[in-house]
Amino acid sequence: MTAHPPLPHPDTERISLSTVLATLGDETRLAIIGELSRCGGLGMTCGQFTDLASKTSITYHVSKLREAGVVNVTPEGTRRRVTLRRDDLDHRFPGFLDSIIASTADLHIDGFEDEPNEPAELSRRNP
Amino acid sequence: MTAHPPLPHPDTERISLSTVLATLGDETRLAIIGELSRCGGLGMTCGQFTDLASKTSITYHVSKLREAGVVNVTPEGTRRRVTLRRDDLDHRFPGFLDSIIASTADLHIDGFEDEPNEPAELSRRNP
DNA sequence: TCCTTAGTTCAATGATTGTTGAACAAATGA
DNA sequence: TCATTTGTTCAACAATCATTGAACTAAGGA
Repeated sequence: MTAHPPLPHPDTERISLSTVLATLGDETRLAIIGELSRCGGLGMTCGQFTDLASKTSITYHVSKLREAGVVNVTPEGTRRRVTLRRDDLDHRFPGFLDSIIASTADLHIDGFEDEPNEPAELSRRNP
Repeated sequence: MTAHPPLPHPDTERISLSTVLATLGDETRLAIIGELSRCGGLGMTCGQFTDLASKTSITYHVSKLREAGVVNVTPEGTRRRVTLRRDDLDHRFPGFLDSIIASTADLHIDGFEDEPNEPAELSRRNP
């Protein structure tokens, strides 16, 4: 069954540049976008970001990204599948996302260590 | 005499993406960048932004833009010449500034009216 | 059924933000 | 010299932000 109550996302045409900029002007959220850009088309779950911040903080930041129109969040069981809204952002602000991602390639968050993870195996169902 | 004490600007290599994003994630500052991008190569003075916010606020926002490495500010008499750091930003984050400017073309600030201006004659010395 | 996994909600907290107005400084022009 | 123009500094303030920990829900698996 894939019929979960959807979370609210802004329509493409309502995505605001200054809101997107303000949202990405945060190291943690920029790092989330970086990981998403390198994860393949399947997206990631919130749990895969816990190397960047605490579980509660990730909930907060992913909400911000969703409300700004940067990511799509889809409930799947107890998880949330998070994907970049690539096409929508490209349509609205051509070239913007690519330039961000290119400049983000070598960024990382240091100093956070919590709930240690095996190194981010992508799209695997269960440990 | 053109020997005024220079204001502090970050070196090109120290310009941080997340700081630039956070700085541009503000409607007023984004509007300043928009005006600068359309003003020709000579830059603008702070006084020419007073259609966007109060004098004190402009001082604050222009400082933010300077500290982030987005603009260059040069004292000229009682004025400050503000220019975009185009080359530096292009070198550091290729394609980024252009995408912002393109998406900013039709933006404007509404609702602010103060010290009404003649419509932005560029590079004129005195009324 | 019970336990685990995955994520959310909530209140509290400290930090940062953007705006205002009054007072100020410096360069210019008359 | 004196007044004007241009912009800065400062303290105050409200608003927003990011983080924390405890308690919670919901879906799956054993």
